[in-house]
Amino acid sequence: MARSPTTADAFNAIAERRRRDILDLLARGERSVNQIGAALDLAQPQVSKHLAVLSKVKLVSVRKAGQQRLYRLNADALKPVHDWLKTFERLWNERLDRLDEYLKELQKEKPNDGDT
Amino acid sequence: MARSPTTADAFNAIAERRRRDILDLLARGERSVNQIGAALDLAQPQVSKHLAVLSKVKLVSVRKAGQQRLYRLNADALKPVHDWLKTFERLWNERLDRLDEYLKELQKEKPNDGDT
DNA sequence: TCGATATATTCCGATAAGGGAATATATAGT
DNA sequence: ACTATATATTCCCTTATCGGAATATATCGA
Repeated sequence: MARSPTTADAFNAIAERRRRDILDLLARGERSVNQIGAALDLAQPQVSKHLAVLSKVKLVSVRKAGQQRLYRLNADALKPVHDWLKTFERLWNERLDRLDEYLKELQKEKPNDGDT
Repeated sequence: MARSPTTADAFNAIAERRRRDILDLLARGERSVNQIGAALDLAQPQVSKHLAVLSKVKLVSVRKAGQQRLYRLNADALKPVHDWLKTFERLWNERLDRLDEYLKELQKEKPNDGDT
């Protein structure tokens, strides 16, 4: 077996920096292929190819407007990735939580000491 | 150029399903290589190789314990991925927000109508 | 229908992944 | 030093990437 195709799922699709850049850009509204290329300094064929990958995993949708194709972000397709990461949130919050509790302990020892 | 190496960053490293499985497992505590293999039904060399990738991007750390190597999750290395996804959160909350406002509108029109 | 613009597809070359099998290294116990 | 166990590394194979260049397709306007 080889590496999973980039079109296998959102995890593989967003591994590529350029594709994340495209998604970042589309988060601000729909764009044509050439607009994307101009904004990100990418050649047109590469943009089309990246968009094809993003399309296959439903991260973007297309709309015809004359000779242009306007691509739009479909953020829902990122949710599985976000959901997976959420299970780790507590791990990097624990430190902050401990700091929080520590501060609360200080509060108990020295109540109403706000401005001194 | 070819596809970015899996060791380039966390984004590329977590694209592989097995490696996400390993991280899920390590979220519950440190494990030896063979424990991981047993839990996930993976051959030992593949486990070592996946762990090597995860090590290079700092997603795990190792600790010697006799002949064993105990691997531990380093969740901090997932933060960049999580931070990137956070910028999209509002996009999939907007629908819910609109639903929320719609429900509040209903509340105004028909106050205290809870059980009918 | 023809020319121009916008986008998609194809072919190429270089790179590397991931599994399997075999082998190398490390550490413990005797 | 020798054996057994745990882990790492290497080799081979198939597959797929990504960029670049060239080409194909689509749509508009005259």
